[in-house]
This record gives sequence, structure tokens and C-alpha cells, in this order.
Amino acid sequence: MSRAERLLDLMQLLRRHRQPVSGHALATELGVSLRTLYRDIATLQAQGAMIEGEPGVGYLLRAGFLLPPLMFTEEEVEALVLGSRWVVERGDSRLGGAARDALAKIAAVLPPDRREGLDGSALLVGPGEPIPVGDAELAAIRSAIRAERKLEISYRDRDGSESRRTVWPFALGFFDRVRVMVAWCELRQSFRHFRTDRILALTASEARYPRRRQAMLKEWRSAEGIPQR
Amino acid sequence: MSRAERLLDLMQLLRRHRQPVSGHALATELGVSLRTLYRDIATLQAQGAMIEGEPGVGYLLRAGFLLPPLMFTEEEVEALVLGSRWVVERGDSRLGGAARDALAKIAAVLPPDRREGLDGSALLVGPGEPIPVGDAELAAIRSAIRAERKLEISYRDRDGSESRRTVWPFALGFFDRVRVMVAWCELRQSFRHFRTDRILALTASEARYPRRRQAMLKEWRSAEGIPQR
DNA sequence: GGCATGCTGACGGAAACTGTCAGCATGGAA
DNA sequence: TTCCATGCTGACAGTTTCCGTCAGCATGCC
Repeated sequence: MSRAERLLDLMQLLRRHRQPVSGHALATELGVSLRTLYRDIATLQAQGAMIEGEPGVGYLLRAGFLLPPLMFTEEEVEALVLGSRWVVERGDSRLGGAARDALAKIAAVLPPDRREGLDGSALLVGPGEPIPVGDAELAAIRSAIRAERKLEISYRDRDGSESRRTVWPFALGFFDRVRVMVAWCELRQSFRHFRTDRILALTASEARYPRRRQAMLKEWRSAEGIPQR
Repeated sequence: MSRAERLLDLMQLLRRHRQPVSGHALATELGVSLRTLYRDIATLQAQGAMIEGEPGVGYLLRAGFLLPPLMFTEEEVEALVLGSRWVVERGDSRLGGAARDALAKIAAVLPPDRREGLDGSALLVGPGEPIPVGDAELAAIRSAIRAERKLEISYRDRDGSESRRTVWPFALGFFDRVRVMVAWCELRQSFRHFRTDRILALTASEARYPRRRQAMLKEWRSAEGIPQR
């Protein structure tokens, strides 16, 4: 049996056992040495499996690796599909792909009768005005926000004057016609909004910024008078 | 990328495409040769995945695969949250509530560390121009579509002339500034679009209409020159 | 301390993987 | 019919990965 097949088997094994299983037992069941089992576990963990190992106890697959069955009402399915269609239509292509993937995963764990609601949903998103972008840039911005890392951008402001700045991005706003990155600007020492279509160049920095993005978001919200939801 | 990882990716890729996909497309997406893709497909099939391949058509993953899908990635959660926020912002209130409920259910199955990404997501939906509505009407339209039931409406068309008609609604389009119900109009004997803000009154009928809404949607799509997705 | 277990590093032979090439099969389109 | 897109299989050789063995450390319980 090839390794790839064995890894799939291992997942099934862990899924079956609700009690902790010793590595030795797993190794035997898979017909493989203990050392190899440890390597397999490590590989699965590297792919995101939340497998917990405790000395003297054994291994246990924690919830959070495989998607359990989900139950949604028809209306909830409609809402998710409509929202995802909007993301596909208006988000960058990576995010659109993610939306499709998410729906596909949901479809896979939905009871069969609800599943058809996914493809056949009657709620459509009309095409909007094409948004000038920056597809790759949007993905870069999102990833910088997620990792709380600085960005260096060349920006042309409303008046046409260009500048180069280092910013701490913490939010991305999707409007009908434009997208706006919200960030702390090191140059101006204040919160600034940057229309993505005015960003001329963008470099992701290795450096993390010193504040938490959640905190900045909250602060920015109150500064702008936006309710905290 | 290791083979094991690639196999999981391949499963998700197949899940995502609900239509047949050519092996060549899959191989390209995975960054691997066509021959290797065939080998991967064979491996998955040997593991019990029901993947159908037809010459001249492509591959299709039948329901009943071997493993439930992996947990959502961060990007997928972002996409779902953004989409739901848009629905809350732009949908009718019932649908917005459903979007919230759906997110809550998703949150319940997320591993704890991922859960905070839900509320704290940095992707925001900008407020759009307020849409004149009809909140209750929208819910009524959606429900009529779902049940494939006729609606009687009073409508004021572009020219300002009013009419009363019975329609068979089968789709609802969300545009930036307006929402449009798509229906078969008994009066005109053709597909018609009705802006929801021009619907003066609306009565849900008990009577079901004689056609399937999926079929009408498909027919309307090709009549309008809209690709079938 | 003894024990069961988890976990890590190193090593060399064995096994699997991969791309290339070559060819066949099938079903729809021209 | 002839084409074409596609699925599918076999063979081969270079490369990569894998795997068992050994050796050792850590943790927590008795």
C-alpha cells in the first residue's frame, strides 16, 4: 500500500476510534512500523489535522479536521449561496474560488434533499460595474491583514500626487464600485483609506506590525462613528 | 507538494466543479502532468471515491465519496463571512437573519482558534445606496419561488402605466441599486422582469404553476444569452 | 525507579513517484 | 466518413521519497 493511501486510511481509523488509540495499535493496524506512524501523524498534522497525542494515553482526532454534517434550513442555504455568488462576482478570484470551495464542502455534508438547493438557487447576483484591479493585489492585501504584516505601497491620491508609504492594513471594504484598504499609515501617523485601484505598486513586507488588527479595527470604527455591529 | 496532499486537493477540486472537468484542466491546476493525474484518479478510485470519467467529456465526482471534506480554510471562512455580510446588508431582513444563523452554525463546528475569524473578519461590506423596498415582499417572492406558486401583482411599468397580472416567479436578481423578479407573465405570455420597487401590491396565490422553475430558469438564461454558469 | 507512551534525529537500502513517449478506445462534431 | 477531444494503459529511467532500525529524550502515572 502506498503512503498516500495509508494516510487516508489513517484518517478513517482515527475517525472511527472515539477513544484515544495508542500509536502502536495504529501502526499495527496499518501494518507499518511505529516510527513510520509517527511520521504519518506529523504529515497529517502538517495538513491541518488536529490530532492530539498525549504521552501515556494515545492519539485522538479532535473535531476540526473533517467537516461534520451540517443542518441548514432552506432559507439559510439560500443566504449562503447568494452571499457566495456575490463573492464570486465581486471578490478577487482567489476569494471567489474559496467561496466555491466552501459551498462545495457544505454541499458534501448536507442532507441530499437540501443539496439541490445549492445549485438551483433562484437568487442571482446581477453583474456590477467592472471593478478596476488589482486581482493579485487584493489577495496580497488580504493575506497581509491576516498575518498582521506591513505593506509598502505606491499610492496616487485623489489629487494625482504619488507617494510611497508603509502601512499597517487591518480591513478591506467592498463597495459597489471600489474597494478600499483601511490601514494605519506610518507616513501620516493616522488611519487612512486607500482605494485599491489607486495603488500603483505593492510589496508585502516580512515585518509584522506591532498592534493587533482587531484593536485597530475597533478604534477605527469608533473614530469613524461606525457601530461595533 | 506531497502526493498525499495533492490527492486531498484533487478531491476538493472535483467537489468544487459540479460539471465534468477534463483531466488536462485538473492536471494543470494541480501543477502536474496528465499521466500523473490519471494515476491519482486511479488511486482515489481504488480508495473508494466514485469518480466517473467519460471520454470526450471529463471527470465527475459522484456523491458518496470516501471522506467528508476537510475543515474550511481561513480563506473559505473569509469568503463565507463576507458573503453573509453582504446578504445582511443588502438582502431582505429574513434572509439577513438566515445568513447570521447559518454563520452561527458554521461557527459551532469550527475549531476554537478559527472561530474568532468569524466575527473579527477584516472584510467589510460598504453600505450601498438604500434600496427602496418591499422587505416583506421580497420574502414573499422568495417563498413563492421556492414553492413554485403563482403570484398576483399590481405593477407600474417604466412608462408609469399600471397593470395587474398573474406571474410565475422563478428567479430574483440582486443588483446594486434594484432587485428584479424574473417570471413568466401570463398576461404577456413571455418572460418578464419586474423591479421590486415598482410592484405596488402582491398577493401570494395557492395555485402552483405548471412548470419547473429550474427548467424556466434554464430557458430564460439561454434566451437572455446568460451562460449556464 | 519502572513503565507506557509520545517524539525526534540519522542513515542507507528499497520502494514509490513522475514525466515522457507511444499507443488504443470512445463518442460526438464536422 | 474523418476528425478531435478526451479517457486510459504500459514501459522506462531518473529522482525523490519512504521506511525500518537504532538510539535517545520527555512526560506522566504507578
